[in-house]
Amino acid sequence: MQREVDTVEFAKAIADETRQQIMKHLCCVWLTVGEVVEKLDGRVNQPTVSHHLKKLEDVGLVHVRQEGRQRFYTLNQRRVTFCCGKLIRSFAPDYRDEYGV
Amino acid sequence: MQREVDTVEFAKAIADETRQQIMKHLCCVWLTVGEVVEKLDGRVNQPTVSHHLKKLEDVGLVHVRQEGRQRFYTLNQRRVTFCCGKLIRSFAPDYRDEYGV
DNA sequence: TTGACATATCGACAGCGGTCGATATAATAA
DNA sequence: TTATTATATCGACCGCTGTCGATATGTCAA
Repeated sequence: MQREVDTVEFAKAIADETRQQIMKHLCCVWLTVGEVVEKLDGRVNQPTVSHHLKKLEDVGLVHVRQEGRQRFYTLNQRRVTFCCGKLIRSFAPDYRDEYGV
Repeated sequence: MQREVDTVEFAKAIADETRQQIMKHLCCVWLTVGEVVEKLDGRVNQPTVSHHLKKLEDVGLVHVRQEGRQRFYTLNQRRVTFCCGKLIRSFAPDYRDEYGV
């Protein structure tokens, strides 16, 4: 069962270039915080990445798994579709059937 | 043909409570700026509403039509679905077929 | 042309949020 | 225990943006 979605919170969560890059890197793969930092290639440092991951986690956009002293993150694709579905239901009702949301 | 979509810009555009309220009011109906102000019931004033409408217009989320000295706005539902489609393609590829985006 | 009305633009202010360096916390290894 | 590694948290800074009042622009009527 999905937690209730606030479309404003969802939009705020993804309304940042760095966070969307992180989401791309976490799509279909589990990465540690350190690996995400590497992927971003020096654009931001570790505390900043942790900060962004927390924001994504707060709105349920990532899954987290602890293993030893590392934390693995991956994108919650289901939640993305769920939130996008709510956006379409809210702001594109004429297209609702077309997308089955 | 749709203008190219930057998912970050789209997210920023809808990442505001007031703007989402405006979008709701403009869904399936044409309203003047003054009517939008009324719908928001004193929460914000006319210049602020104009400011938000411009932001929405800049990313193609509203259609505008001038008539006399009034400007009518309505939500561009097609663009909403288009942007949400791109979000799903980018961040939920495993669900892409399911939603036909 | 003048006046009234509808909307857009401007300048200023304040709060939010992205970023950083420094440090705390937590887990493992020696 | 102590040291090391991985991540989270803290405090500060700064740019961005939502909001406002004032004013400009533009359109119509008289």
